[in-house]
Amino acid sequence: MSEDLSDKPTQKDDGVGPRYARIQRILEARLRDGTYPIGSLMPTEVELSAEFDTSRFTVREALRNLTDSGFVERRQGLGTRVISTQPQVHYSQTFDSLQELFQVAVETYYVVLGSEVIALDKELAGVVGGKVGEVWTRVDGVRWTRPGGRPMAYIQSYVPQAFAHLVPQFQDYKGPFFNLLESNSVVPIDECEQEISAAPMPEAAQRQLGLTPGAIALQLLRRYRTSEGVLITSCNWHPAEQLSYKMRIKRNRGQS
Amino acid sequence: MSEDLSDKPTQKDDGVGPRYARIQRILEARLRDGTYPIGSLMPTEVELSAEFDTSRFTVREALRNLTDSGFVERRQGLGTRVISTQPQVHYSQTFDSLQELFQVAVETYYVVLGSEVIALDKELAGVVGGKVGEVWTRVDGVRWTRPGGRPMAYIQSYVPQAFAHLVPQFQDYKGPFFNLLESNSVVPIDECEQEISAAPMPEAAQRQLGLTPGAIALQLLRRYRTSEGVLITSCNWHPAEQLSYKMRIKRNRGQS
DNA sequence: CAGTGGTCTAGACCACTTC
DNA sequence: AAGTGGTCTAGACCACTGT
Repeated sequence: MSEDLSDKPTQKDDGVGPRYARIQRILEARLRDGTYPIGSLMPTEVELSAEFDTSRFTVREALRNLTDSGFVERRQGLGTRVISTQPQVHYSQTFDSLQELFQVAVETYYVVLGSEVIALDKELAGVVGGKVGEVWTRVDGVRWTRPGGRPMAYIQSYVPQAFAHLVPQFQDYKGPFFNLLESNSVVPIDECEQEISAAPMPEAAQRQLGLTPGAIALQLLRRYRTSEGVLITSCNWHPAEQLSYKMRIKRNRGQS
Repeated sequence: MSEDLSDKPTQKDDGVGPRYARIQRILEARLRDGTYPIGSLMPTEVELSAEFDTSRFTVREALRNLTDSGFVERRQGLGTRVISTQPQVHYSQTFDSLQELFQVAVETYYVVLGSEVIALDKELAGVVGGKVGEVWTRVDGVRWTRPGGRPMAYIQSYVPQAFAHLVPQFQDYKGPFFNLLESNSVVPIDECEQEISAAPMPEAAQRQLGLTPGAIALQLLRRYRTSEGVLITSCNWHPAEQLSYKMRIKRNRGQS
């Protein structure tokens, strides 16, 4: 039942496709039925080569795919460890760039209202992702659809001291500020945390956006992180009627 | 400057790491500087093997990584086509399951307040993702931390007619309803759309959640889709103070 | 130290695309 | 028919992990 593998490759093995694919399917079946339990080590490449009467190359190709599918992880000198017994279905939302994360900031205009150098207290440190006592600069501003147009959001940006010298460029910078900071940073942004909440519109924002008291805000807090720490944190208050945050999460791969 | 490649492998090529990695870096540099323009075909495996005085295997490993990084696409019989000149950095948020998408619904209790069979008008059709005139069932309910505990959210669920027979099971079902429906569906959920917005708490929700007039809600609208259409749409109103939606978006691969 | 996966060679045949 | 990438062999040495 498992011996036409010694036949010529890619011809009529039993199922279809190349040999590594058939071996992969067999191994996946064993993972599912518990032959290789989670946490255990799978047979070595040499053992599998012998079992399937094939070269290490072919076995490696099958194992590479199992790794990509999240079934196993492999470590030099250690072996192939089973980390999942299911095809590791997972869902993801992807953006080609952080700009896409939020569709604003393109063709919009930013007006600085003021800025202030502050020392982080405990609460603020938690909000911006810094440490208590660090010196940051807070920049207040409003983003408009166009000069003299409709105000879109009230924004407070928190910039660590190392990048405070860029704050004067905020006023004229086209595009999101994390871009400005990232292009002046030696390390790239590798993570963005976002917290979305509903809140009453702060009074200052209310005034600047021309809203009536009691207005509701969709609040977006974002921390852009590099390996060195937070690059910039911004908090946007959008009028609730004007903005909703839409996302689509897709299943990736995997059957069942 | 490019001729210590004929030396022994993985020893001291020039930079660091294995040979395929060095070749990969060289090729990436050429992609960036326009030596291989977008849309063109890169040199063939054999040509690259000759240039770098290495085996096809090693070149293939480099090209495989370029493919994974989104630089090129490869077609048998055709060649290696340049599709991007940038490391195709992209960011993604992933969930291992849709449950993780939202951390609620585990160890919580749901109480049905009532349900109603409705025909979709134009507005409702847009909201739930159905067609005008279709018959759906709307189920109103409240989710509690525990029986008699704290109310967490007011929920309206919209279920298409095909699954209306499952509505009586909502009351006792542990876990999110899309799970219940999916396990009674022949096709799996492959997509979830989510819209997050801020809004005044609806009056009915206000009453059920024991809130004062003027309360603010974080509203989450989710449509779970299969290949056959929407499986279930739910709209949750959470008290603004009780919930914020947090997400973390990570850079995937690629340097610079 | 022995054994693992990681890298690599120098061949080979096949499936596919283009001419 | 010629040339491409896809698959595969049977070797080899290396880097890393455990003992």
